[in-house]
Amino acid sequence: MARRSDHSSQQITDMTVSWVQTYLSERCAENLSLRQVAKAIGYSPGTLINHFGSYGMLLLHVNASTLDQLDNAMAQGNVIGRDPGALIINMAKSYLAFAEAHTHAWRLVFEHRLSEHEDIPEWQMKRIDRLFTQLKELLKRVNQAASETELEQNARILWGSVHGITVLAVDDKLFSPVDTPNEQMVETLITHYLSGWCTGSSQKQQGEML
Amino acid sequence: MARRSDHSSQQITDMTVSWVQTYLSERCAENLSLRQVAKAIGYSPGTLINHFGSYGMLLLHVNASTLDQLDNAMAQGNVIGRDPGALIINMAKSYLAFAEAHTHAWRLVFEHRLSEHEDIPEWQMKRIDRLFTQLKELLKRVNQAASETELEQNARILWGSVHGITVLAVDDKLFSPVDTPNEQMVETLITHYLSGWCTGSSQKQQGEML
DNA sequence: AATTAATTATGAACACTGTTCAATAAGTAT
DNA sequence: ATACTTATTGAACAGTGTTCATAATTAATT
Repeated sequence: MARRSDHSSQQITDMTVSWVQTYLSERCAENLSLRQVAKAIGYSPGTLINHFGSYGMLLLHVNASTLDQLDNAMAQGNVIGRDPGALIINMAKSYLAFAEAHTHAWRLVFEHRLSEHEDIPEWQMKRIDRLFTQLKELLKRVNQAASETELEQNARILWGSVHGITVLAVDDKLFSPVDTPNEQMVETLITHYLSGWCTGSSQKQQGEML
Repeated sequence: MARRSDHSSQQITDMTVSWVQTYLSERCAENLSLRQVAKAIGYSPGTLINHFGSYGMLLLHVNASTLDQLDNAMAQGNVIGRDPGALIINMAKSYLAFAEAHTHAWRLVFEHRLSEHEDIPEWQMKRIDRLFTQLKELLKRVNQAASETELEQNARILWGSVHGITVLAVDDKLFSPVDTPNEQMVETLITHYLSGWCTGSSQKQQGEML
Protein backbone atom coordinates (compact mmCIF):
# COMPACT_ATOMS: atom_id res chain seq x y z
CA MET A 1 0.00 0.00 0.00
CA ALA A 2 1.10 3.61 -0.30
CA ARG A 3 0.03 7.21 -0.19
CA ARG A 4 -3.53 7.64 1.02
CA SER A 5 -4.32 11.20 1.99
CA ASP A 6 -7.35 10.15 3.99
CA HIS A 7 -6.19 12.69 6.52
CA SER A 8 -4.18 15.87 6.47
CA SER A 9 -1.00 16.26 8.44
CA GLN A 10 -2.85 18.16 11.14
CA GLN A 11 -5.56 15.55 11.33
CA ILE A 12 -3.05 12.78 11.90
CA THR A 13 -1.44 14.78 14.67
CA ASP A 14 -4.82 15.45 16.26
CA MET A 15 -6.03 11.87 15.97
CA THR A 16 -2.82 10.62 17.51
CA VAL A 17 -2.71 13.06 20.39
CA SER A 18 -6.35 12.69 21.28
CA TRP A 19 -6.24 8.91 21.15
CA VAL A 20 -3.18 8.80 23.38
CA GLN A 21 -4.85 11.26 25.69
CA THR A 22 -7.86 9.02 26.18
CA TYR A 23 -5.56 6.06 26.58
CA LEU A 24 -3.73 7.88 29.36
CA SER A 25 -7.00 8.55 31.12
CA GLU A 26 -7.03 4.89 32.06
CA ARG A 27 -3.64 3.30 31.56
CA CYS A 28 -0.17 4.61 32.17
CA ALA A 29 2.30 5.62 29.50
CA GLU A 30 4.76 2.84 30.23
CA ASN A 31 2.35 0.26 28.85
CA LEU A 32 1.82 2.26 25.72
CA SER A 33 3.84 1.82 22.54
CA LEU A 34 4.24 3.38 19.15
CA ARG A 35 2.87 0.26 17.53
CA GLN A 36 -0.28 0.37 19.62
CA VAL A 37 -0.88 3.98 18.71
CA ALA A 38 -0.30 3.19 15.06
CA LYS A 39 -2.76 0.34 15.11
CA ALA A 40 -5.32 2.41 16.96
CA ILE A 41 -5.38 5.26 14.48
CA GLY A 42 -5.05 2.99 11.49
CA TYR A 43 -1.61 3.91 10.27
CA SER A 44 1.70 2.11 10.26
CA PRO A 45 4.45 2.72 12.81
CA GLY A 46 6.69 4.10 10.09
CA THR A 47 4.12 6.71 9.16
CA LEU A 48 4.01 8.00 12.69
CA ILE A 49 7.78 8.20 12.80
CA ASN A 50 7.79 10.14 9.55
CA HIS A 51 5.28 12.45 11.09
CA PHE A 52 6.68 13.10 14.52
CA GLY A 53 10.32 12.27 14.00
CA SER A 54 10.37 9.70 16.77
CA TYR A 55 8.13 8.12 19.36
CA GLY A 56 9.63 10.49 21.88
CA MET A 57 8.59 13.46 19.81
CA LEU A 58 5.10 12.03 19.51
CA LEU A 59 4.85 11.91 23.27
CA LEU A 60 6.11 15.47 23.43
CA HIS A 61 3.11 16.55 21.40
CA VAL A 62 0.89 14.73 23.84
CA ASN A 63 2.61 16.60 26.63
CA ALA A 64 1.97 19.88 24.89
CA SER A 65 -1.74 19.15 24.80
CA THR A 66 -1.65 18.15 28.45
CA LEU A 67 0.01 21.43 29.37
CA ASP A 68 -2.67 23.28 27.40
CA GLN A 69 -5.35 21.49 29.36
CA LEU A 70 -3.55 22.28 32.59
CA ASP A 71 -3.24 25.91 31.66
CA ASN A 72 -6.90 25.97 30.88
CA ALA A 73 -7.87 24.33 34.14
CA MET A 74 -5.81 26.80 36.11
CA ALA A 75 -7.26 29.80 34.34
CA GLN A 76 -10.68 28.85 35.72
CA GLY A 77 -9.99 29.68 39.36
CA ASN A 78 -7.95 32.76 38.55
CA VAL A 79 -10.52 35.52 38.77
CA ILE A 80 -9.25 39.06 38.99
CA GLY A 81 -9.93 41.18 42.05
CA ARG A 82 -9.69 38.88 45.02
CA ASP A 83 -6.71 38.92 47.28
CA PRO A 84 -3.54 37.59 45.66
CA GLY A 85 -2.73 35.09 48.40
CA ALA A 86 -6.05 33.35 47.94
CA LEU A 87 -5.55 33.36 44.18
CA ILE A 88 -2.17 31.72 44.48
CA ILE A 89 -3.72 29.07 46.69
CA ASN A 90 -6.38 28.58 44.05
CA MET A 91 -3.78 28.17 41.38
CA ALA A 92 -1.92 25.62 43.41
CA LYS A 93 -5.06 23.68 44.20
CA SER A 94 -5.99 23.61 40.54
CA TYR A 95 -2.52 22.34 39.78
CA LEU A 96 -2.86 19.57 42.30
CA ALA A 97 -6.41 18.72 41.28
CA PHE A 98 -5.43 18.50 37.65
CA ALA A 99 -2.51 16.23 38.41
CA GLU A 100 -4.71 13.95 40.46
CA ALA A 101 -7.40 13.86 37.79
CA HIS A 102 -4.98 13.23 34.92
CA THR A 103 -2.35 11.22 36.71
CA HIS A 104 -0.83 9.42 33.77
CA ALA A 105 -0.81 12.32 31.36
CA TRP A 106 0.61 14.59 34.02
CA ARG A 107 3.34 12.20 35.01
CA LEU A 108 4.35 11.84 31.39
CA VAL A 109 4.94 15.59 31.18
CA PHE A 110 7.58 15.47 33.87
CA GLU A 111 9.07 12.06 33.40
CA HIS A 112 9.48 12.04 29.66
CA ARG A 113 12.92 13.06 28.51
CA LEU A 114 14.13 13.17 24.95
CA SER A 115 17.28 11.36 23.95
CA GLU A 116 20.64 13.09 23.91
CA HIS A 117 20.56 14.88 20.60
CA GLU A 118 17.01 16.15 20.50
CA ASP A 119 16.44 19.10 22.83
CA ILE A 120 13.20 20.57 24.12
CA PRO A 121 11.47 22.67 21.45
CA GLU A 122 10.65 26.24 22.45
CA TRP A 123 6.91 25.77 21.91
CA GLN A 124 7.19 23.58 24.99
CA MET A 125 9.18 26.10 27.00
CA LYS A 126 6.59 28.76 26.26
CA ARG A 127 3.87 26.70 27.82
CA ILE A 128 5.83 26.28 31.03
CA ASP A 129 6.64 29.95 31.08
CA ARG A 130 2.98 30.94 31.13
CA LEU A 131 2.72 29.49 34.61
CA PHE A 132 5.53 31.59 35.94
CA THR A 133 4.26 34.81 34.46
CA GLN A 134 0.90 34.38 36.15
CA LEU A 135 2.49 33.47 39.44
CA LYS A 136 4.93 36.35 39.33
CA GLU A 137 2.14 38.84 38.78
CA LEU A 138 0.29 37.57 41.80
CA LEU A 139 3.42 37.63 43.90
CA LYS A 140 4.00 41.22 42.92
CA ARG A 141 0.62 42.05 44.36
CA VAL A 142 1.43 40.23 47.56
CA ASN A 143 4.67 42.08 48.08
CA GLN A 144 4.75 45.18 45.95
CA ALA A 145 8.16 46.23 47.10
CA ALA A 146 9.82 43.05 45.91
CA SER A 147 12.37 43.36 43.15
CA GLU A 148 12.04 41.56 39.83
CA THR A 149 14.83 39.23 40.87
CA GLU A 150 13.08 38.42 44.10
CA LEU A 151 9.80 37.76 42.35
CA GLU A 152 11.51 35.49 39.86
CA GLN A 153 13.16 33.56 42.64
CA ASN A 154 10.07 33.23 44.79
CA ALA A 155 7.88 32.18 41.90
CA ARG A 156 10.27 29.32 41.26
CA ILE A 157 10.52 28.33 44.88
CA LEU A 158 6.77 28.36 45.27
CA TRP A 159 6.06 26.47 42.07
CA GLY A 160 8.75 23.95 42.87
CA SER A 161 7.28 23.37 46.29
CA VAL A 162 3.73 22.89 45.08
CA HIS A 163 5.08 20.67 42.34
CA GLY A 164 6.89 18.54 44.89
CA ILE A 165 3.84 17.96 47.01
CA THR A 166 1.90 17.19 43.86
CA VAL A 167 4.43 14.63 42.60
CA LEU A 168 4.39 12.81 45.88
CA ALA A 169 0.62 13.01 46.17
CA VAL A 170 0.11 11.58 42.71
CA ASP A 171 2.48 8.71 43.49
CA ASP A 172 0.87 8.09 46.86
CA LYS A 173 4.25 8.56 48.43
CA LEU A 174 2.96 11.11 50.87
CA PHE A 175 1.49 8.37 53.05
CA SER A 176 0.68 10.14 56.23
CA PRO A 177 -0.58 8.19 59.23
CA VAL A 178 -2.64 11.29 59.92
CA ASP A 179 -4.27 11.69 56.57
CA THR A 180 -4.55 15.34 55.81
CA PRO A 181 -6.18 16.12 52.49
CA ASN A 182 -3.51 17.08 49.98
CA GLU A 183 -5.38 20.24 49.14
CA GLN A 184 -4.90 21.47 52.65
CA MET A 185 -1.19 20.78 52.52
CA VAL A 186 -0.58 23.13 49.62
CA GLU A 187 -2.76 25.70 51.35
CA THR A 188 -0.74 25.49 54.54
CA LEU A 189 2.45 25.61 52.54
CA ILE A 190 1.51 28.76 50.73
CA THR A 191 0.06 30.67 53.66
CA HIS A 192 3.07 29.92 55.81
CA TYR A 193 5.53 30.69 53.07
CA LEU A 194 3.92 33.95 52.04
CA SER A 195 3.56 35.14 55.59
CA GLY A 196 7.19 34.25 56.22
CA TRP A 197 8.24 36.04 53.07
CA CYS A 198 6.43 39.29 53.88
CA THR A 199 7.43 39.52 57.52
CA GLY A 200 10.81 37.98 56.79
CA SER A 201 14.16 39.23 58.02
CA SER A 202 15.81 40.84 55.01
CA GLN A 203 12.56 41.75 53.33
CA LYS A 204 10.84 44.92 52.20
CA GLN A 205 7.39 46.07 53.20
CA GLN A 206 4.29 44.04 52.51
CA GLY A 207 1.67 44.40 49.78
CA GLU A 208 -2.10 44.28 49.83
CA MET A 209 -3.48 42.08 52.55
CA LEU A 210 -1.81 39.43 54.65
CA MET B 1 25.75 -25.06 31.22
CA ALA B 2 24.29 -25.28 34.70
CA ARG B 3 24.86 -24.75 38.37
CA ARG B 4 28.08 -22.96 39.14
CA SER B 5 28.18 -21.62 42.66
CA ASP B 6 30.98 -19.25 41.83
CA HIS B 7 29.10 -16.77 43.93
CA SER B 8 26.67 -16.88 46.79
CA SER B 9 23.21 -15.44 46.57
CA GLN B 10 24.33 -12.34 48.44
CA GLN B 11 27.34 -11.89 46.24
CA ILE B 12 25.23 -11.91 43.10
CA THR B 13 22.95 -9.29 44.60
CA ASP B 14 25.92 -7.16 45.59
CA MET B 15 27.69 -7.50 42.26
CA THR B 16 24.51 -6.56 40.44
CA VAL B 17 23.62 -3.59 42.57
CA SER B 18 27.10 -2.16 42.62
CA TRP B 19 27.59 -2.56 38.89
CA VAL B 20 24.28 -0.85 38.15
CA GLN B 21 25.23 1.86 40.61
CA THR B 22 28.44 2.65 38.77
CA TYR B 23 26.58 2.47 35.49
CA LEU B 24 24.11 5.05 36.77
CA SER B 25 26.94 7.35 37.72
CA GLU B 26 27.40 8.04 34.03
CA ARG B 27 24.39 6.90 32.03
CA CYS B 28 20.72 7.04 32.78
CA ALA B 29 18.52 4.10 33.68
CA GLU B 30 16.45 4.23 30.53
CA ASN B 31 19.39 3.09 28.45
CA LEU B 32 20.06 0.21 30.78
CA SER B 33 18.62 -3.26 30.36
CA LEU B 34 18.48 -6.56 32.15
CA ARG B 35 20.53 -8.14 29.41
CA GLN B 36 23.29 -5.59 29.78
CA VAL B 37 23.45 -6.14 33.51
CA ALA B 38 23.52 -9.88 32.98
CA LYS B 39 26.37 -9.66 30.51
CA ALA B 40 28.29 -7.29 32.75
CA ILE B 41 28.27 -9.54 35.79
CA GLY B 42 28.73 -12.70 33.76
CA TYR B 43 25.40 -14.37 34.31
CA SER B 44 22.43 -15.02 32.06
CA PRO B 45 19.29 -12.86 32.05
CA GLY B 46 17.29 -15.80 33.34
CA THR B 47 19.54 -16.15 36.36
CA LEU B 48 18.92 -12.55 37.34
CA ILE B 49 15.21 -13.02 36.97
CA ASN B 50 15.34 -16.09 39.19
CA HIS B 51 17.24 -14.02 41.68
CA PHE B 52 15.28 -10.82 41.82
CA GLY B 53 11.92 -11.95 40.52
CA SER B 54 11.87 -9.42 37.74
CA TYR B 55 13.92 -6.64 36.26
CA GLY B 56 11.72 -4.21 38.15
CA MET B 57 12.59 -5.88 41.42
CA LEU B 58 16.26 -5.74 40.53
CA LEU B 59 15.98 -2.00 40.10
CA LEU B 60 14.19 -1.80 43.42
CA HIS B 61 17.24 -3.26 45.10
CA VAL B 62 19.35 -0.63 43.40
CA ASN B 63 16.97 2.00 44.74
CA ALA B 64 17.35 0.59 48.21
CA SER B 65 21.08 1.04 48.03
CA THR B 66 20.64 4.55 46.70
CA LEU B 67 18.38 5.42 49.61
CA ASP B 68 20.98 4.04 51.98
CA GLN B 69 23.61 6.26 50.44
CA LEU B 70 21.26 9.21 50.66
CA ASP B 71 20.54 8.50 54.27
CA ASN B 72 24.23 8.32 54.93
CA ALA B 73 24.96 11.57 53.13
CA MET B 74 22.29 13.36 55.10
CA ALA B 75 23.50 12.04 58.41
CA GLN B 76 26.80 13.88 57.82
CA GLY B 77 25.46 17.40 58.21
CA ASN B 78 23.12 16.51 61.01
CA VAL B 79 25.17 17.31 64.08
CA ILE B 80 23.35 17.58 67.36
CA GLY B 81 23.26 20.84 69.26
CA ARG B 82 22.98 23.56 66.70
CA ASP B 83 19.70 25.33 66.14
CA PRO B 84 17.05 23.16 64.53
CA GLY B 85 16.25 25.57 61.70
CA ALA B 86 19.84 25.49 60.48
CA LEU B 87 19.88 21.73 60.78
CA ILE B 88 16.76 21.40 58.66
CA ILE B 89 18.37 23.63 56.06
CA ASN B 90 21.44 21.41 56.20
CA MET B 91 19.31 18.33 55.67
CA ALA B 92 17.62 19.88 52.70
CA LYS B 93 20.89 20.99 51.17
CA SER B 94 22.31 17.53 51.57
CA TYR B 95 19.23 16.15 49.91
CA LEU B 96 19.63 18.50 46.97
CA ALA B 97 23.37 17.98 46.74
CA PHE B 98 22.97 14.22 46.72
CA ALA B 99 20.36 14.37 43.99
CA GLU B 100 22.58 16.58 41.86
CA ALA B 101 25.59 14.35 42.41
CA HIS B 102 23.72 11.10 41.72
CA THR B 103 21.21 12.32 39.20
CA HIS B 104 20.41 9.05 37.48
CA ALA B 105 20.29 6.89 40.55
CA TRP B 106 18.18 9.44 42.36
CA ARG B 107 15.73 9.82 39.51
CA LEU B 108 15.32 6.07 39.37
CA VAL B 109 14.21 6.04 42.98
CA PHE B 110 11.26 8.27 42.25
CA GLU B 111 10.38 7.33 38.72
CA HIS B 112 10.52 3.58 39.00
CA ARG B 113 7.17 2.01 39.58
CA LEU B 114 6.47 -1.68 39.84
CA SER B 115 3.80 -3.26 37.72
CA GLU B 116 0.25 -3.70 38.92
CA HIS B 117 0.50 -6.80 41.02
CA GLU B 118 3.80 -6.28 42.80
CA ASP B 119 3.57 -3.69 45.54
CA ILE B 120 6.34 -1.81 47.34
CA PRO B 121 8.05 -4.04 49.92
CA GLU B 122 8.16 -2.67 53.43
CA TRP B 123 11.96 -2.66 53.60
CA GLN B 124 11.61 0.16 51.10
CA MET B 125 8.98 2.03 53.09
CA LYS B 126 11.20 1.89 56.16
CA ARG B 127 13.98 3.71 54.38
CA ILE B 128 11.67 6.53 53.40
CA ASP B 129 10.29 6.71 56.90
CA ARG B 130 13.71 7.39 58.39
CA LEU B 131 13.71 10.76 56.68
CA PHE B 132 10.44 11.79 58.23
CA THR B 133 11.42 10.76 61.68
CA GLN B 134 14.53 12.90 61.59
CA LEU B 135 12.66 15.83 60.17
CA LYS B 136 9.85 15.56 62.66
CA GLU B 137 12.27 15.62 65.57
CA LEU B 138 13.86 18.78 64.30
CA LEU B 139 10.49 20.38 63.73
CA LYS B 140 9.51 19.58 67.25
CA ARG B 141 12.50 21.56 68.44
CA VAL B 142 11.53 24.47 66.24
CA ASN B 143 8.01 24.63 67.56
CA GLN B 144 7.75 22.72 70.80
CA ALA B 145 4.10 23.42 71.25
CA ALA B 146 3.13 21.77 67.99
CA SER B 147 0.95 18.69 68.18
CA GLU B 148 2.02 15.33 66.76
CA THR B 149 -0.50 15.78 63.95
CA GLU B 150 0.89 19.16 63.13
CA LEU B 151 4.46 17.87 63.10
CA GLU B 152 3.47 15.02 60.86
CA GLN B 153 1.78 17.37 58.46
CA ASN B 154 4.55 19.94 58.39
CA ALA B 155 7.26 17.34 57.92
CA ARG B 156 5.44 16.14 54.82
CA ILE B 157 4.85 19.59 53.48
CA LEU B 158 8.46 20.54 54.00
CA TRP B 159 9.90 17.38 52.54
CA GLY B 160 7.53 17.57 49.60
CA SER B 161 8.58 21.13 48.92
CA VAL B 162 12.29 20.45 49.06
CA HIS B 163 11.70 17.38 46.93
CA GLY B 164 9.89 19.46 44.34
CA ILE B 165 12.67 21.98 43.99
CA THR B 166 15.13 19.12 43.81
CA VAL B 167 13.22 17.32 41.06
CA LEU B 168 13.07 20.41 38.96
CA ALA B 169 16.69 21.31 39.65
CA VAL B 170 17.90 17.88 38.64
CA ASP B 171 15.90 18.07 35.42
CA ASP B 172 17.09 21.61 34.71
CA LYS B 173 13.48 22.65 34.55
CA LEU B 174 14.01 25.46 37.01
CA PHE B 175 15.54 27.62 34.30
CA SER B 176 15.61 31.01 35.85
CA PRO B 177 16.73 34.04 33.84
CA VAL B 178 18.15 35.25 37.12
CA ASP B 179 20.15 32.22 38.07
CA THR B 180 20.00 31.78 41.77
CA PRO B 181 21.97 28.81 43.07
CA ASN B 182 19.57 25.99 43.90
CA GLU B 183 21.03 25.67 47.35
CA GLN B 184 19.89 29.14 48.18
CA MET B 185 16.39 28.39 46.97
CA VAL B 186 15.84 25.61 49.48
CA GLU B 187 17.32 27.81 52.17
CA THR B 188 14.93 30.65 51.38
CA LEU B 189 12.08 28.19 51.23
CA ILE B 190 12.77 26.77 54.63
CA THR B 191 13.48 30.02 56.45
CA HIS B 192 10.34 31.62 55.10
CA TYR B 193 8.21 28.59 55.76
CA LEU B 194 9.42 28.06 59.29
CA SER B 195 9.10 31.70 60.18
CA GLY B 196 5.61 31.71 58.73
CA TRP B 197 4.74 28.57 60.65
CA CYS B 198 5.87 29.86 64.03
CA THR B 199 4.36 33.31 63.79
CA GLY B 200 1.37 32.00 61.85
CA SER B 201 -2.29 32.78 62.53
CA SER B 202 -3.70 29.63 64.13
CA GLN B 203 -0.41 28.58 65.64
CA LYS B 204 0.97 27.89 69.07
CA GLN B 205 4.01 29.47 70.64
CA GLN B 206 7.44 29.16 69.13
CA GLY B 207 10.35 26.93 70.10
CA GLU B 208 14.06 27.56 70.47
CA MET B 209 15.32 30.32 68.19
CA LEU B 210 13.75 31.92 65.16
C1' DA C 1 -4.01 13.87 -22.04
C1' DA C 2 0.28 11.70 -21.28
C1' DT C 3 4.52 11.80 -18.92
C1' DT C 4 7.49 12.95 -15.43
C1' DA C 5 8.62 14.37 -10.80
C1' DA C 6 7.73 14.74 -5.95
C1' DT C 7 5.60 13.04 -2.05
C1' DT C 8 3.89 9.66 1.39
C1' DA C 9 2.56 5.31 3.40
C1' DT C 10 4.07 0.81 3.84
C1' DG C 11 5.68 -3.96 5.14
C1' DA C 12 9.57 -6.41 5.89
C1' DA C 13 13.87 -6.52 8.28
C1' DC C 14 16.97 -5.24 12.19
C1' DA C 15 18.64 -5.20 16.59
C1' DC C 16 16.97 -4.88 20.68
C1' DT C 17 13.79 -5.67 25.02
C1' DG C 18 11.86 -8.70 29.51
C1' DT C 19 10.18 -13.15 30.49
C1' DT C 20 9.24 -18.25 30.32
C1' DC C 21 10.69 -22.90 30.49
C1' DA C 22 12.52 -27.58 29.41
C1' DA C 23 17.05 -29.37 29.59
C1' DT C 24 21.12 -30.01 32.24
C1' DA C 25 24.89 -29.93 35.29
C1' DA C 26 26.44 -29.41 39.97
C1' DG C 27 25.89 -29.90 44.82
C1' DT C 28 23.62 -32.52 48.78
C1' DA C 29 21.48 -36.34 51.12
C1' DT C 30 20.42 -41.02 51.29
C1' DA D 1 26.64 -45.34 44.10
C1' DT D 2 22.13 -43.64 43.85
C1' DA D 3 18.46 -40.44 44.25
C1' DC D 4 16.99 -35.89 45.03
C1' DT D 5 17.19 -31.01 45.03
C1' DT D 6 18.71 -26.73 43.34
C1' DA D 7 20.91 -23.34 40.34
C1' DT D 8 22.00 -21.93 35.65
C1' DT D 9 21.26 -21.90 31.10
C1' DG D 10 20.18 -21.26 25.97
C1' DA D 11 16.63 -21.16 23.00
C1' DA D 12 12.14 -19.49 22.02
C1' DC D 13 8.41 -15.95 22.43
C1' DA D 14 6.07 -11.90 21.90
C1' DG D 15 7.00 -7.49 22.11
C1' DT D 16 9.69 -2.85 21.37
C1' DG D 17 11.48 1.66 18.25
C1' DT D 18 13.63 2.60 14.01
C1' DT D 19 15.28 2.20 9.11
C1' DC D 20 14.58 1.82 4.31
C1' DA D 21 13.60 0.12 -0.42
C1' DT D 22 9.29 -0.44 -2.64
C1' DA D 23 5.12 1.05 -4.36
C1' DA D 24 1.21 3.99 -4.98
C1' DT D 25 -0.88 8.35 -5.17
C1' DT D 26 -0.91 13.16 -6.00
C1' DA D 27 1.07 17.32 -8.31
C1' DA D 28 3.61 19.48 -11.97
C1' DT D 29 5.24 19.61 -16.53
C1' DT D 30 5.30 18.77 -21.15
